[in-house]
Amino acid sequence: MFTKVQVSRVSEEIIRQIEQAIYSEKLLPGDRLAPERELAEQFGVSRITIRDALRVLESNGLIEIRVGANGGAFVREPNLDSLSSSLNSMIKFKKASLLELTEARKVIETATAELAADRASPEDLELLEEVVMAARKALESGDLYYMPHSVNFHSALAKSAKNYILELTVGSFRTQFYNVLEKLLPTRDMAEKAAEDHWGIYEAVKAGDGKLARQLMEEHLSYFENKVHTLNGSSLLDDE
Amino acid sequence: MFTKVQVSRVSEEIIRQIEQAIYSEKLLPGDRLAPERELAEQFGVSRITIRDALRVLESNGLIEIRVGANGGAFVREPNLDSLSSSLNSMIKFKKASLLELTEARKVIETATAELAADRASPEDLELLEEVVMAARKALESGDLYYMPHSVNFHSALAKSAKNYILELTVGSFRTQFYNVLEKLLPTRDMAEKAAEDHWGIYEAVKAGDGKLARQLMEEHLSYFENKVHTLNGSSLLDDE
DNA sequence: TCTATATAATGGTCATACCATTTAATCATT
DNA sequence: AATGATTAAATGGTATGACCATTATATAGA
Repeated sequence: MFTKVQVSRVSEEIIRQIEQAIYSEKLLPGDRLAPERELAEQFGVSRITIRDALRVLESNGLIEIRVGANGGAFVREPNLDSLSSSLNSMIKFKKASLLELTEARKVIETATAELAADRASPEDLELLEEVVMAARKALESGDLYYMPHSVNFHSALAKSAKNYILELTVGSFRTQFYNVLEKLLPTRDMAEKAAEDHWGIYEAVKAGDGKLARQLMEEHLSYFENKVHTLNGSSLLDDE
Repeated sequence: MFTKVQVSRVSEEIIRQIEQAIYSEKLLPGDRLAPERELAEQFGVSRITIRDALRVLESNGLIEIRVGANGGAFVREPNLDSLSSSLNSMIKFKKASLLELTEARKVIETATAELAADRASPEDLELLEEVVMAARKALESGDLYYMPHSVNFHSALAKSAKNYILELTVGSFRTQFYNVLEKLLPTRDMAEKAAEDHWGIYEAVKAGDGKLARQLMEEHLSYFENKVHTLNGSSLLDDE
């Protein structure tokens, strides 16, 4: 019936105003806010209150604080930090398993693969090809550290699907996933298998064959799902 | 080669310790941390530093701070707040559209519907039936405010799919979605259509027919997607 | 020209004080 | 005895002022 009336903290109003300035692009990424002492004066509050606000904005990934001369609070590029860290937090809190994460990834990435086949622009395809080729070349020259190439491929694919929300979501899933998987050095086989899969998916996307792209992605991720399965992965997320 | 060594802030170490205590369940939801002044003494730092840490933990949804006698920092139940707020933030930051959100929902919820058909326990089915029945009854008695029932249904369904990560994700999508949709009072037709759809999905899940559940969910969400489409919804998310 | 040093800007932390809010206990009134 | 008002105590919120630590830049010296 009635909505709660509550603005007990001055710092909240300051957070609101700075957020607003960022969202409305009055403050752009890279811009520097005034030093704390000046902000305090401008807002007519103490430095403490300003610092409270900056702390929250920093924790939400909106600004970055640097110390020293010419330091201060800088508006960040849009980033996944807060999204992945809150996902990470939820996972630890409720002890979700790596298997759930893999399954979730499969759900979203099979969909993005299909969408990408419909929507990828010529530039997207170009980027995808570049990524896939680079990965191949690296493999041939004996580089076994395949993970960055994998990240690149899946990111480029998500981007091609033209749905920023799915891109964000799967991006933060993937971050979690790799954090864990980093402990399992990829063997040559795994890397080669991944490179082949990626190539196939790329070709399906290029051909505009959504169903095939979906199916290949499904197989690709299932392969790694099985790898995870053999590790009985449920406790892998409780690292530290 | 070497990993960055960096703990320039004392408050970060305090955050780490308190997080750790929560994740390891040494601190349980509802527990109260010592008053700021005592924590300061225990950690051997000033109150400011403690407050910095508490500010961040609060912003991450791990604790809740209440003022007054018997106030203090209380460990919260696991919650979606930080996840949805960072999603919300990203959406505003990059101005993602409501259509993207709807599409993302469709991707995940069609999958959860299918999974639910495989995995729903008898208790899950009972809850689903209860929810669907309650919604019907409310409609018959002329209650047009259908949204809470819809939330209940989709939540119960997500829970039945036994993948906490998907449940979280779609939960925070839905929050966003309803925030926007609340401005469009649901007409009688929309409510009745939704109630029928939900019933059908429930029956498919109960019958264990995953493909059917997926298809019905697809149709259900597409219907609302079209409604959104007619509103040319792209700017609806820039509310405040 | 290059390197070391001093200087200034700026966030991080501290100590102390007081205010505002909330709970609980006490007291007064009926 | 019950209820309402008053007071007291606990606790977070904010303010001041100070000093420390880090960093970039300017200055001085080799």
